[in-house]
Amino acid sequence: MTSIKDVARDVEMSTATVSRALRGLQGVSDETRARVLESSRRLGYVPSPSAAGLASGHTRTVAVIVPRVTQWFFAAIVQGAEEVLREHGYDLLLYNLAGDASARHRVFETSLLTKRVDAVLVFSLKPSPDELERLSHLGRPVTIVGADMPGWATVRIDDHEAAATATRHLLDLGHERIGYLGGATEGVLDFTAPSARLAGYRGSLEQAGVAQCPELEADGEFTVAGGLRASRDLLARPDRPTAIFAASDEMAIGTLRAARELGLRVPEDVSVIGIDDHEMASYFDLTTVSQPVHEQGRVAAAQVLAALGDEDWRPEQVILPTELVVRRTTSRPQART
Amino acid sequence: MTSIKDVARDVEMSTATVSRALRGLQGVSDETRARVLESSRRLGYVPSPSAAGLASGHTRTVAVIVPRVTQWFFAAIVQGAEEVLREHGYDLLLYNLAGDASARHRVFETSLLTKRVDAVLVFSLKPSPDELERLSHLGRPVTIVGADMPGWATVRIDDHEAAATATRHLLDLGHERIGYLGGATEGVLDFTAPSARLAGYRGSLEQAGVAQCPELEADGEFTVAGGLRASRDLLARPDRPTAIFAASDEMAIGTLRAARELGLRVPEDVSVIGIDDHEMASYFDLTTVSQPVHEQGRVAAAQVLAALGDEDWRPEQVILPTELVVRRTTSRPQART
DNA sequence: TTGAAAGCGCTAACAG
DNA sequence: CTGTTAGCGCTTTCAA
Repeated sequence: MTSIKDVARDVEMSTATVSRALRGLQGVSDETRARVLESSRRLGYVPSPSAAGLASGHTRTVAVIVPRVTQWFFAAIVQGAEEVLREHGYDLLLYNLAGDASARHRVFETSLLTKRVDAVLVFSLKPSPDELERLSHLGRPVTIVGADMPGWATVRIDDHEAAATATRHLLDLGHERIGYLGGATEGVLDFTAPSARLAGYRGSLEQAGVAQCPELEADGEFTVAGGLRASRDLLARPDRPTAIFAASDEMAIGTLRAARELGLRVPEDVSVIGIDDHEMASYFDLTTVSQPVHEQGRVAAAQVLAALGDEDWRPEQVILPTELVVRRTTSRPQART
Repeated sequence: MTSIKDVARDVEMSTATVSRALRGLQGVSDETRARVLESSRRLGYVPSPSAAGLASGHTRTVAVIVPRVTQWFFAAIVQGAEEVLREHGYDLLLYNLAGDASARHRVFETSLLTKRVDAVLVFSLKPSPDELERLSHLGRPVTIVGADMPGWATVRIDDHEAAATATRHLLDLGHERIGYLGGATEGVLDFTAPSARLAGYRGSLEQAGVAQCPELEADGEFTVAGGLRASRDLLARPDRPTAIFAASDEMAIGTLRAARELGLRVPEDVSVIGIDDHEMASYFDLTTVSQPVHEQGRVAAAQVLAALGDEDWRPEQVILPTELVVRRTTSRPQART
């Protein structure tokens, strides 16, 4: 394995100069730099990240902690982040919790990240006070995506407003019995979105003077299967809702499925709206409130990179816009036959 | 930042002993180990991976190269691999090519991986001869998932057989005009599956004595959008096929959509079958040939870990089983009205 | 613009 | 069972 010494010997210079030349530092003559570059290419020299990291204190690696890569939403954020990181020569260390509490514990509590990464990106997880404590002890830039955490650098949408938009869309169409599919507001994979969306839903009903029915709020676990399960119950009720607002497109897709199983037509018998604009949403003709998923990953990555390059960088809270996308799963309620 | 020296000083032992105790090596008295453990916990000591890597030559990190994490199929493989790696204390470095040729070039050609990882997992990409050359120069275990690469450690399904199973299912139902949706058999995101599946399709037709129609073979790019596009053409033909076999579920989902747009009923007017058993497949009632996606990731990770622990480990070719899953998008062809 | 020297924090022989 | 001694391959002062 060829090392920096081999290159130094080859160009008859010190390793210090070779190092400087290779990293593009100034104070190296053009001629020397050219010779170093040529030599290291010829010798097939590749610097050792371990050695560089040990000596410099930077690993040029960023940790990305994500609830579950198999969900399109999270994967899309990761992809956005990966692009930006790669463009800047940073590597991405993926920690996929996959609903495993012990995995979560290991990543956060055992300080797995210490001395290992230059920055941390936390996606769609609401760190516990304890975990936040650990994160801040890292002394490294941290950006949290999808959660509202005052004092921390965050990137998210206005979840309350997104939910309100969806609910208002249904209200405007004339619906009054509107079911809600959300998820646990506490737990291993918690983030602040579920509670904010629930509040947005309730708030809109209230503002419209529509009675709130606790029995129309169900837990869809933010998955297709969960949405299917919860919708079956909701739609099998004698006083079933004329519309369902699912706080995520995956749950909405579950709802579409439940409706079909029960022989209900969408949107004639029941309107369905989601949030996200999932990649599959258009194939289901799903009306939804879109959010810039990929972009959130990009912005988050850009944020920690900026922090890395700027001593007195202050945490920023970035809120990205959402937009109502009307497709064909929502319409005016039909008179019940 | 507390280092191993601090712990050594605290327990009044050498750093070597502390290192041994912490790594669980034998030849350390129980009492010493206990004291070291207690001390490092109390002092909040966390070893530096850079230093350990530099000294030992192992980074306890594995690179995972994937075409596109946002596709469920790839994300599921990654998740499988991540689980196994994490269980063994390895970190996962994610390289998401996302159709970007320059990204691919950088990862493979510029020896990004050298000195950075202990092993490499390549998912659903067929490395070029040049890339294989680089990979073997790494001198590290490499496992390739989803491609048939003699001489290399691989994990995959029998793509030819999976395609044949799907085609035979349609033939058995009585279909004779069977469209095929595949993808480029060369290109940035190539792997060997597309050609093997196409061959499986053609072979089955031939064996059944059914005429092959080149005009019924289309490129669906292995995506929903591509499948939709290609199916629109196929299904708009006056002599449209009575069934379509899509070489991936995502393309099959695109086909379902195209059928709906054209006012064709599935399966009455056109039968549709895919391959994968995508997480969404059951919600579309899609008949498919399932493959153990998650498991392929697990096996691949287990394979490189085994290689890492065994000097004279030989590359193995693992082939995982597939199974026909009949749902409701396939049936006997109807007499054309 | 370049070099010498001193680590970074750990592991790996080799002794004892 | 434990310690000593060398590094691993870079980066970073400090000089020149």
